[in-house]
Amino acid sequence: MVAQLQLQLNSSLYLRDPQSSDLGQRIVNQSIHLIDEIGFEAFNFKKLSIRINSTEASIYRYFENKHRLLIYLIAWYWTYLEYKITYETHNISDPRDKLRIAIGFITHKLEDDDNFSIISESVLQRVVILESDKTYLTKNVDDDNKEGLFKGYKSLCITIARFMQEINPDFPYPHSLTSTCLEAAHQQIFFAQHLPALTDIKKDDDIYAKNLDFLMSTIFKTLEK
Amino acid sequence: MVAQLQLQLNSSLYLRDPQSSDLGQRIVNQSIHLIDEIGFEAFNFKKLSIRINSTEASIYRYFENKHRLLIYLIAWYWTYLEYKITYETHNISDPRDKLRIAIGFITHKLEDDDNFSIISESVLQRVVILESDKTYLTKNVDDDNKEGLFKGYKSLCITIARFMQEINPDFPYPHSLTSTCLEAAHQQIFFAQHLPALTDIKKDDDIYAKNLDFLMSTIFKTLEK
DNA sequence: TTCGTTTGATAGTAATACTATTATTTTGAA
DNA sequence: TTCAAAATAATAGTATTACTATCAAACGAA
Repeated sequence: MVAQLQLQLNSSLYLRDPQSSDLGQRIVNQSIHLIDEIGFEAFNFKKLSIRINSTEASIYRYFENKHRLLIYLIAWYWTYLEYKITYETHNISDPRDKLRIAIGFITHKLEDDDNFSIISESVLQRVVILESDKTYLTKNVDDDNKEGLFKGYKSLCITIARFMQEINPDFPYPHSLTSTCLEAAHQQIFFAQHLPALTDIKKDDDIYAKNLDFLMSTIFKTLEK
Repeated sequence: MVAQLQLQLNSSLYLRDPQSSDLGQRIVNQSIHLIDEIGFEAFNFKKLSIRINSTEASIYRYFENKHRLLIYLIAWYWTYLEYKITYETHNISDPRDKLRIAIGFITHKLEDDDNFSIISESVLQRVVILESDKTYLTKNVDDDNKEGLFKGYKSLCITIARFMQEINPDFPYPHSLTSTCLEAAHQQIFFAQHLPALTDIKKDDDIYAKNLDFLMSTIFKTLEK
């Protein structure tokens, strides 16, 4: 029995903490797979309940609705990424190295990590690529933001922007550049797979390596004085 | 009676051409306003039919479903933008000037243009900012793409990428940089208004001017040899 | 053993995303 | 001007969705 690291997520993200019970873990775990398979629009609690041998009503005790569940999953991902980046840059002093490590994680294809084994990171990453923007592109964004639902994303953005500020304190757009590249990191993978006219990363390439190269050069050139 | 320029859109975008009838024009026109007011998720053909004093069934004769209608509206926007950019760069020879003009249009806040008065461009631009990504972030993206529904966006991207290639033929990522910045142009406005931690553009600024400055400097620095 | 909590089973409702049918109005071509 | 075709309106209906409510069963700790 190996100790599992549990990410501490904002309690507004759920009605009951899904990490605290077997049913909750099945909800989170299987929702990732189901959304990955059929997409968020076709996904609903009825289908999920059948998949986990439970009922709609039981799922509703954990999450207000499917949109909240999606926000939870995406928040988990950003919190996980920030944990990894913070951990790996912890004892690095050169801010350029820290930024390189961060960009590496942002563009890296995830493999399943047994220390966090409740969640399949590799599948979750596919869900993030297709669905993450839908968490905030709503008329409800201001209320959701007030509740702290986007804390994970904002915190990651601020962390990386800080690396940029260390490299060039005069650069006026560290947060804008970071959010732009966080979004681009997913968009470019999606475009390479589905809308190749929108990218120079070709399907036959190692798309993750190319993406890293694109973002690395864009960021470091833009940061130059 | 002033001649109105009509944009020619891919006929896969609709069942009947909404530009060809009064009802069709009311559908397009009022759907923009309704989506702007209540958001795409809450928007439906029932509500729209009430607003235009028609019926659901009539609207279904123009568009297969609300997702297709959204794709139509967004395609109109990209086609309109490309028309403007192509027109304004037509007799310019310096590719840097052409690129500057293009970035200017991408980041410019639209005002209603009487030559295209069927559609309220200023309202449509708000819809684009909030809803455009939803057109392709679906499991159906490959089929929709095969039908040519994203031709407008791709064409605009290719046009701007060509300016970049003229400036620096060795730059390996003109399409990636263009799509990244097309997306960022809207994201940064949205973040400034709703998620300020993700941007350096502040609400009190002239957010459109700041956005222009951010993208202009990012693009030209990244293009440098 | 019992009390409280969690889950399951079942039922029900308003709204959504359509489809189908028929009636009425508009139109434009002979 | 007429008249047939096309477009629109009116109405109804269906399966699914996104919930809410109620009650019973199981389960676990004191």
